[in-house]
Amino acid sequence: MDVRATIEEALRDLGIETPFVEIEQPRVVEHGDLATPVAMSVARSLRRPPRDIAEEIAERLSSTGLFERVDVAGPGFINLFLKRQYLWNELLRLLKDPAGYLRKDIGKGERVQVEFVSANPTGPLHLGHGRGAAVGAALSALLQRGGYSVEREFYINDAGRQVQLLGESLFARYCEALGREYPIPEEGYRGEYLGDLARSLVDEVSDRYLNRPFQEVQDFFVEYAVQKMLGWIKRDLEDFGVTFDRWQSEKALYQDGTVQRCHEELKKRGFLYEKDGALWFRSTLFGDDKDRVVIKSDGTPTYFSSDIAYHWYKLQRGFHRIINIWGADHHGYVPRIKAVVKALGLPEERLHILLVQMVNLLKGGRPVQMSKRYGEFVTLREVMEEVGADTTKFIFLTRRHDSHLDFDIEVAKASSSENPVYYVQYAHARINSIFRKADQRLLEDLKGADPSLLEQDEEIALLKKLLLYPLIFEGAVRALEPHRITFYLQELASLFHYFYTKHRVLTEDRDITMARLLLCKGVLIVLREGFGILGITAPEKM
RNA sequence: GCCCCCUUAGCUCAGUAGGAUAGAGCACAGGAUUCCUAAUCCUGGUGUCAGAGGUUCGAAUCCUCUAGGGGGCACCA
Repeated sequence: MDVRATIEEALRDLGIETPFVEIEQPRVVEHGDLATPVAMSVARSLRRPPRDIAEEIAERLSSTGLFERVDVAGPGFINLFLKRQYLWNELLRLLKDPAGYLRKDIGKGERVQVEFVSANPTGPLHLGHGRGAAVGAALSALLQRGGYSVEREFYINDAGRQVQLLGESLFARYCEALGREYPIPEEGYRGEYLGDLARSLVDEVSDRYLNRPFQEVQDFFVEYAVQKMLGWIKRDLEDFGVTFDRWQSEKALYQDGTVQRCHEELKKRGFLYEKDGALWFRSTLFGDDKDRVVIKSDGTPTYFSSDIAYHWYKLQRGFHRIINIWGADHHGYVPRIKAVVKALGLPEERLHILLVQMVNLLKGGRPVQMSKRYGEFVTLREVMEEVGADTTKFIFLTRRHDSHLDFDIEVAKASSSENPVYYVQYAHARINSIFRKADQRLLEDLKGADPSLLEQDEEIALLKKLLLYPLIFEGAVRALEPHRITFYLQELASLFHYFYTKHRVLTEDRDITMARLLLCKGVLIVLREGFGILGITAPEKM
């Protein structure tokens, strides 16, 4: 029986309407296992004293049989003390059907697309991309468990000026490798990785492209460079443990006419106009602070041009919601994309843009200067190899996505043995160790265990935390905040470690042993569920 | 100049949809293991929630202003 559902039912019976019943975990034990301020929030609209309402709700809740005690306290809090029998029953429910207990069909199969990373294929991924990758993957996993049908997509910016510059930069390096002078373009890419790539290109094609003007060979160089970069990006992400369902090419949106069709749609709606030889989108009608150019006066499209089409296309594909995870340096872009959605006659709630804040890379307290242009930056791969993928992800997922983040490589490495991620994983390893040592016949016979033997304070505390998972989970899904799972897992691990040092699981007493194995099994299941969301491994030994 | 984000313990960060006495990790000091993994546990304490007003029964949370930090302001991507 779900506590929230119980309260909602009680409210319905009393004819009280409220959009949301807040349930919190009180800090003080005297305030119960759970508490709700709902009486106070409805007091104003009901024009009644909150305590009166609270009393009424409390009385109704007392009769449900879930609670040992229901108190009304302070200005109108309702404090709930759960019956032990309820806790024990819940543990059995969890073990009987873990997925049913831990996941909830909030989305009802609604289709959601999460687009993330989408790094330009002009170089290796850096640490900021890693943060986007960790957050996007965790959010996707979270929503999936929340009953949404999720598709993960990477948008490839393989059209436009940046990849042109990339191609020409590679050409320059190629010439350099063969002794011909050709300058790297002013705003080109100077990273050493292109030098390496050029040398391997020489091995492949020798001097076939050497004595020709760049214009003639540019298609080859752009294509070659983009494919190689994309290959690196895919490999980096794969090694980081992040996968995508779909890779959407920008170039393809031009080639298959999507961009064209979208422009026609906007034109039909009257939101495009010509001025100074360029084609403009009237985004100011929808809250942007100026209109934006779609086709430049020289006839070439802006980046925005395909981006409009991309968002249109995404929504056309039948997603009820699309979520973009962007670096915070793109925040200025938000109003114009929202304008696009509105202009196309779609409700803006269908587009969520999550801004992931910048990552400050430090080394022993000192900032590491990064410049993409000169190719001086620390790559995700370097960090992954030095610090480890699990640790890196965990650090990213113990912060809100919109908080600035200091990532100190030295700290992440140095503290690796007492790193929070190991703390949580260690709980998992310990339980596995117990299971290895345990009499296998007991493990197979856990259905016969009696959870009501779990009466020690540490057992009850652990049990309560365990059963809190669905509440945390729902909150995380609603708020699109996977980091809540991370914090919860640390708290759960902490209570487990405390329990572990206080009590032996494997004892002489067969019944106690089985009850405790049952509890451990529950913790194991919840830890794994959480690890699955965060995308970290669940080691059986450490 | 305009816009967005951030400011909570020495450091890094949480603080759940406005709720009760603001939390964790790290760092520092001391202690715990005959027995399932000591990557563990226990005990120590600190806050002008950047500042000032306002809304509210109630504000770290909402509004306004100020200060500091970061980011963005193109017919660039």
